Amino acid sequence: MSLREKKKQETRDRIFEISGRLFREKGFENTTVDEITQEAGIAKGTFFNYFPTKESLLLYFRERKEELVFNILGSQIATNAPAKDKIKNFLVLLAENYEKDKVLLRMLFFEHRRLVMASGQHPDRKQHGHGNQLRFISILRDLLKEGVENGEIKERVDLQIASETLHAVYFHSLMMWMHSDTDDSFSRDLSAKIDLVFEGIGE
Amino acid sequence: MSLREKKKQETRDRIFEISGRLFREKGFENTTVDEITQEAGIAKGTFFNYFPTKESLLLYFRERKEELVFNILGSQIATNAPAKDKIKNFLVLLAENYEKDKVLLRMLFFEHRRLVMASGQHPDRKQHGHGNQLRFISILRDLLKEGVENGEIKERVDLQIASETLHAVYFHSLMMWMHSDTDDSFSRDLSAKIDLVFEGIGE
DNA sequence: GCTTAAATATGACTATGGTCATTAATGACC
DNA sequence: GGTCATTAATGACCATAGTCATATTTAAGC
Repeated sequence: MSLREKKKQETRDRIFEISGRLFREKGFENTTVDEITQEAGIAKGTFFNYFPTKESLLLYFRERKEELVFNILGSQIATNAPAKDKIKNFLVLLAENYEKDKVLLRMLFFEHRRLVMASGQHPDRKQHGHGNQLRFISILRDLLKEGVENGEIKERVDLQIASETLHAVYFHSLMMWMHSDTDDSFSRDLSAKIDLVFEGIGE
Repeated sequence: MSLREKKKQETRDRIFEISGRLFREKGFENTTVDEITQEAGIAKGTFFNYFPTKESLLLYFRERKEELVFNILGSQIATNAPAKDKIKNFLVLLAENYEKDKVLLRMLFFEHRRLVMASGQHPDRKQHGHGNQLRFISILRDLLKEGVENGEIKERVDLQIASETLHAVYFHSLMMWMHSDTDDSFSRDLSAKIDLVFEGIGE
């Protein structure tokens, strides 16, 4: 890595680190770009060489977070457990990972909208935000397919619909948890709902 | 209604109408408050006497929309149909109502988050945004309870969990539909997922 | 119909996210 | 180790959401 690249990475990390701290301390809205650049010892314009908007910092935070999750993921999926357990483990793993950083996650959730909109303009950025959800759904579908092959899951179930339903349950639990002010875990709530999707509610 | 109140209502309606048109024409971000007030023939400050932020216009739009929906709702729920049909009708009704105004709904969806945050500061505004979701869930729970009494739904099902799961499915379908650029209806997608929740996927 | 307090409207002003033409640093090449 | 094209840093500048002290309008009491 050249001096140039090294410095660049350092600056990016520096901005990221400092803004993360400030966001946690004072909230997203109450932290100004001027403040961030001042603490980082760079000019304001430099900030925007690294991140196109203030909000994109949150996206970057999420990318980093999801990178971590996908890395842990491999080991979980490779086991020999029943499909249902794997699915539960998968979703609960995601849940737990988010539970670790509720403050920043909330900001991400409540602010990421403009990014989605903005990236909608740029074709090559369209994946961001929604793209990883599709990735999650795709993993769920693979796990469900295993379940069908193992005879754990009805053959006639439409796997796309089913995986989306599971993702819906996951996402909804996450949302409810973020809106709540209590420090309750949402893994348990999620777990109950997954059971329900497996068993069905009809008599 | 006094002259004062009448004028006030007129101004509020005028702002609302004009901004709705502009948002649809040019998008939310590309419409400035200056433009709105200019077209409405009022001073900039006046705008903020009626709506605390530009984004709160979207909240107001939603309140109006949901008022409508809740009004239609009563008739649907009072019928003698099976609980499952009622639930489907309820959610599909919501879905169809939103389908009518995808453009503004998308803006609402992508912009409303900050409102939730902002209103989180003010205790008496905390309900906005999240509150109606709880209302939806509550209606679903009542319908499910009927279903249990009619023997359509397993007795041992936790109604809170079940109603939240149905709401999750509804919300998720809505989200996927909003992210998609196609003009597909999401009522059908939703319908399939409700069936799935009733039947369960486990063998 | 005058007076006056309360409600409402106003627009100059502020704060802040984001732009861009200019300047400085880097490293490939000779 | 000097030259120069490429890349990155800079900060004055702009656009726009939102504020607030002041001016205007309303309507109640007399």
